[in-house]
Amino acid sequence: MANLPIVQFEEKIIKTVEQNPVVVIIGETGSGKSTQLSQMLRRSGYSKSGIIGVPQPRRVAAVSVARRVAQELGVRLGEEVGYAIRFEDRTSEKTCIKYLTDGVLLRESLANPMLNQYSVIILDEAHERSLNTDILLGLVKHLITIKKSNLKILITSATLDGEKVSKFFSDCPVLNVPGKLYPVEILYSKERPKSYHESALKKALDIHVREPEGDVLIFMTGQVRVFSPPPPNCRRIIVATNIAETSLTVDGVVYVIDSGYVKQRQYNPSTGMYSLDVVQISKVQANQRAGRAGRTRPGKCYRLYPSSVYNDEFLDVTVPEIQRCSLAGSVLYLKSLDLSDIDILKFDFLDPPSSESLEDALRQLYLIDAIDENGQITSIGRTMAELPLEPSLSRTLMEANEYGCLSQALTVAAMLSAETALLPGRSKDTEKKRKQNNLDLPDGSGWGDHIQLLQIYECWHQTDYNIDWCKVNGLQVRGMTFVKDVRKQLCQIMEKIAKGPLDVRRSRRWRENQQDYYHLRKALCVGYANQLAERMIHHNGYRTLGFKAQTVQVHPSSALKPDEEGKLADYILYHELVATTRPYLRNLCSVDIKWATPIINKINKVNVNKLSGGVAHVDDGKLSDLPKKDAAAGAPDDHENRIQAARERFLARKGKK
DNA sequence: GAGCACTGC
Repeated sequence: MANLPIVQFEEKIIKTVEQNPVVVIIGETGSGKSTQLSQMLRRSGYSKSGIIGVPQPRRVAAVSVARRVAQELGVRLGEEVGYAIRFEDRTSEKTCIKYLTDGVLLRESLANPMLNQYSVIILDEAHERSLNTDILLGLVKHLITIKKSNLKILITSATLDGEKVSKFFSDCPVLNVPGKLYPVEILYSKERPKSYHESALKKALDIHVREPEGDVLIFMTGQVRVFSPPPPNCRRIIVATNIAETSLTVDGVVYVIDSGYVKQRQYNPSTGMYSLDVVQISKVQANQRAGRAGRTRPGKCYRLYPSSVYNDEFLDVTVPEIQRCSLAGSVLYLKSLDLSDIDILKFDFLDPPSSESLEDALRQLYLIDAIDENGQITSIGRTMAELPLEPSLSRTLMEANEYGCLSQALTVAAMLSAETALLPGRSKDTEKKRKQNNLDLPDGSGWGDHIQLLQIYECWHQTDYNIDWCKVNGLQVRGMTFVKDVRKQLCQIMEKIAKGPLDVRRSRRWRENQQDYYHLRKALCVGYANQLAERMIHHNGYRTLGFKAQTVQVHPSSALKPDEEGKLADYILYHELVATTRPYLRNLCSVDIKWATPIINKINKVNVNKLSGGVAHVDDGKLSDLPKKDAAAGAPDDHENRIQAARERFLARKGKK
């Protein structure tokens, strides 16, 4: 502990914190900021007026750092020093230093938007720019500007642009703390390689033949088997994705080979489509990767690209997550905080998302009744915000509670929350195995994937949550256990917040309708109002309804089944639209046209300008004289309305057949 | 008939 560079700066740090509400601390890996800052502030008495909270982007970090600090202070974990992550709260009344995931802190702030229980918040690893960290940055700035509070904010980061954050927090001071990294020599390639796989392999063999001992870490974009594992007492060569940038540290790495690319998931707010693209990394990421070579002794980083690419093509910093994902959940969260006069479109983010992305979020929230036409949060929206789910699913739960099928909806929501963790990794072997055993698993009875997921969980339930059953059926035990935990948590939250009686047991109504899952599918339809699609007339392709219409295909893995004539359902809802080789709908459920029609009408009337919920815009003055209905509809085109009406009549007839 | 990086409430 005494060896940690940050300890020498204690006096300066404390003095700066005393004089300023916000302080930025830049410290490289090994500076000890994660473990030492909280202890310094405690020594200076900051824990007397509240808890010192240290949000982390990852669960493992929250747990391991808390453990370390408890050890250093010689106290039992969970007493003076504790941690809180989802499903696990190891804190007590004694706790004065609390490590937690930033998601947990956001949940806490719902109950206490002023964060009164905290005297200090140390936002750790801010350079990673996770969605939740960015929301917290905006939130604490808001708290500090609206309120003369004693809350102290520290923002710590390895390579974050200190000046930018300082500017964001009205020129707050920036302290630099040296790290404990050994020097890393950077070596560039002369030109871009034709094949990154070949080039990485060649470089690795080069190192192996010419360089002294030390393991090699190669950053690639996916799980590619480059070579078979070496015999013992040999140099280890590790091929990793960006998981090794943050979550995973491998001891003994002296050489890093950097492809310069990363696979990144991105969201397009105008189409509602996700895609997984291979993109160039940023300078920050490149340096983070290089740093992995200098943890134990001086190392070398081989970049498989020329220095001109690094200098001219790489972005300085990674595009923050807030600019790459759907914001419906985050916007609902901000709305639910009731921070006065917040116009979401003008909310002060460190890096604001596009107005297109915010408008997309507002539209989604409006279509599922979470906000009204003026952008005000509704009572439904308030309840939804309490649930740790994406808005489509929290809305579904609320609707399901009305229909008496909450138990089923809880299961579907929990299964979808864990979906990727359910099936084990893709290899030909497991694929074969699953195909053989899949016969035993339910198939959704033709209604689609949501229903199939429900049926699978119910089967597991009937085995009394038997672990072997999961294995036999090719389901990951960890994934299914996670589903069970999530379901329980959702159930508890619903019990706490839902108005009126809660239907978690199987009511009579549920039994009557279990054959066609009528109520469940209807509830899902309400929740997924923005993600409906109609089948095209002559084939089984679909056209999306909530967004700019797009032609899409059902993903081949779907459980949705065609009827006797080979046709798929006329109307479906989809959980996700992903572009891989083509645009695919993943996880779908057939819906009744009767449920879809009012939603489609609503979609056509959205006026996104009003939804932003800020102070009335100048233009709105003219509209205020008009009847409310017209104002909400904007300036509807009569011609279009008539076409729409005709279409609806046609669809209604079609639905009756 | 596809194919998926990483987190998190």
